[in-house]
Amino acid sequence: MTKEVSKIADKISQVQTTLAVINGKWKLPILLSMYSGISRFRDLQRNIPNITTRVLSKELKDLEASKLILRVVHDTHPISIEYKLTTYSFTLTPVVDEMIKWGKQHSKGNL
Amino acid sequence: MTKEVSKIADKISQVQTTLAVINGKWKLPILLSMYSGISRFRDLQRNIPNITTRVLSKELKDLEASKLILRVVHDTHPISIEYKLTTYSFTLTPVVDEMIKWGKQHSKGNL
DNA sequence: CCGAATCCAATATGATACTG
DNA sequence: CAGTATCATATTGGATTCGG
Repeated sequence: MTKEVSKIADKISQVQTTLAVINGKWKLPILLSMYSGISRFRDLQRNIPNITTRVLSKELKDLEASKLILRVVHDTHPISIEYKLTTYSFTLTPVVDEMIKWGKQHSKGNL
Repeated sequence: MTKEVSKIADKISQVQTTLAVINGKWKLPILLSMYSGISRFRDLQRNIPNITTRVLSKELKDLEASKLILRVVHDTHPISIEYKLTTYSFTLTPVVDEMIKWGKQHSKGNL
């Protein structure tokens, strides 16, 4: 066998890498809203229950720093700003989908 | 079409359910260590880089409250304590596996 | 409308020491 | 070995206000 399972330490490091990117309550909900086509600040805020402007603002910056979204300024009157998903952001969909599945099962009277 | 995609609000709620269970830097690393067969406090602490006793203790309690692990007291001399995975905990492996995959790709010079 | 700025509370994480 | 206690810092989340 040349192919072997990853060492546990590697796996831990890899999940922690992922956790560091999708960290917190809000980044995945924001990405989900954006996957559904929403691209503007106020629309995101209306779409995501209980998120405040401060948190949304900070999280959008984090997502931009992680190269998952792009902030595009349109020179209209007044200026409008669009948040766009990068192609890279779509590599996260398998993770998100599994989390949706699990959340659905979990809330469905298990335990 | 009777079959339709989940509404976005449902998806958000479901990921948030999942996030609430696996939240923080440590719960998945702990589960990973336990998946690999480690079951005792000191062994977990040695196996998970940089975790402190305080954090490990708290996280184990959280995991127990979430029914992902069980705390078993063996009446030996001295008393030994074993943390066991529940069958329920294994429903999380698809999520964890996707996160490992993504973390591996992400750290591998993407962007 | 799109946020930034400010202030504050709550939680998470960390370092260290100590107990049974 | 298996934690608890204490203290400190960092990060997150929330409320409100303000400016372009």
